[in-house]
Amino acid sequence: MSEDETVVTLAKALAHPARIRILRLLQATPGCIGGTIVDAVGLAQSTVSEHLRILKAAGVISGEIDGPRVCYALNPRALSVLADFVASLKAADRDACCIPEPKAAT
Amino acid sequence: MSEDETVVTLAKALAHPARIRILRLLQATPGCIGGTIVDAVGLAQSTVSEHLRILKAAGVISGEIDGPRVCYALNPRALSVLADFVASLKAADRDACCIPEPKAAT
DNA sequence: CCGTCAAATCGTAATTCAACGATGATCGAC
DNA sequence: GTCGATCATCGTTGAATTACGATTTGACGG
Repeated sequence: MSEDETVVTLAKALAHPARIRILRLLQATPGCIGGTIVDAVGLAQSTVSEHLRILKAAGVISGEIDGPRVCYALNPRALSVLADFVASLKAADRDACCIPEPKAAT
Repeated sequence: MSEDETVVTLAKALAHPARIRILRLLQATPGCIGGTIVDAVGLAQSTVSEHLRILKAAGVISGEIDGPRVCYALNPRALSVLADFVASLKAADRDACCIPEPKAAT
């Protein structure tokens, strides 16, 4: 997968409110949570499972079978490519020709 | 707009190969480019214009009317919220209960 | 004023995504 | 082996995205 494709995949993984909520939940929860996620995001179990699948496919989280339930955890290293891309954009802090000062989008 | 919504909006803006290419193009090009973008991404003019609209709506780029054409430029500050979110995920480098070592996604 | 060039907008078809209920698979307890 | 619990998968529906050509808008030059 090319770097651009990786960026796109990671960005897509973050491009949904439910998935952001899941990530924040995993970040805030010290231990492992299984069906707690379903309760927290307020969507159907199958829908949450699909979101978890997408996050896992992007490599952002990993799932470990732990008895009858599954333990999900953040896999922050996967986000490096996206982080680098964003950082490189920020680094290019511009010698643009026609925008003298930073301003909000039109 | 809540912070999560901002993250989602920014992530959506990055969630398409053509838009990544446009951003890289703006990053690499010192001066201003107008219709050059259309030629570079290989899509129809109206499609590129739509991508530029999405990027502008997310605040990632800004467009300045420059005579007969429009000058686009990166607006890297807009990405701060996304960058911070990603950084916070990476910082939470885990006291998870059941993943002893980082590993690739299943 | 009129033609021209660049960009945005409109209308539309095709693809992808999100959500749900129902079903299937796997594990632990009994 | 059987039951109950937890999660994944399947099939379907509705909404959002993407792409295109065609048209409109706006800015210059003749």
